[in-house]
Amino acid sequence: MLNQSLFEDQDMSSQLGFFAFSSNPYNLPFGCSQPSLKTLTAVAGSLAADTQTTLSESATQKQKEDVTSHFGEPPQLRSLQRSNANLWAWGEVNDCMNSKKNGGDNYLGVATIKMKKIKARRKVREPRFCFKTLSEVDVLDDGYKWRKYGQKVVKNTQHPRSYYRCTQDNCRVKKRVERLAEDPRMVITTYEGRHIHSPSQDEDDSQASSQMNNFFW
DNA sequence: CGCATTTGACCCGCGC
DNA sequence: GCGCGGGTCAAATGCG
Repeated sequence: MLNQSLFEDQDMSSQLGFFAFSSNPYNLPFGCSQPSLKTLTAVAGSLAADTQTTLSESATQKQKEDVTSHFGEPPQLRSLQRSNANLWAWGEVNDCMNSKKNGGDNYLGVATIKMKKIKARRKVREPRFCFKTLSEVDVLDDGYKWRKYGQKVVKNTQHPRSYYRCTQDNCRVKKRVERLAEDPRMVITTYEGRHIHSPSQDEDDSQASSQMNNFFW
């Protein structure tokens, strides 16, 4: 059932695993009891870098060469971890949090504060896991409660990408949900960050679900 | 009425 | 420097 997985280990500051459940009849990478936990554990033992990006026709030759060099043949999955987006650095966060404008930055208007918050937020890289699942529904029940905060049409795809945030206070875990351009039956779910709490207790969590959640977070 | 979702605007990083 | 594309915000809207 687990027939594809792609990893790239370029930046230990962030982690991303890419799992493909292309024939998973149970849909749920977290909640289902059927996927082989051993297999998942083995796969997830690897570390990968940064953002998962769909390699579209518009991808640069360099990107395609990178993929080819890393995975031998051009991957059917056509997804990769783009390392050049890994410029997020704690140093930049510090720069944002401190005043980097010498003189004249004593005044912090609302807009300025907001800007700094946004920039600081964007600079922080959280561990990421990416799942590919065969599912008719976009949002997979992983035991946590999510609030949608955005939707975006991604270039070269006919399906919009949805952005969700964990509804738990102080939990900054986010996830992106999109459908594979090449196969709309496939749902790609990317989790970013780690939950600081247990899954919602009012969900019907199976034992496997708990195991999976403990394993990932 | 409160909470979740939608959606257009905005910001930032990156490539050219 | 500029334009593009991805990610986020927040007001408007929907829904129970």
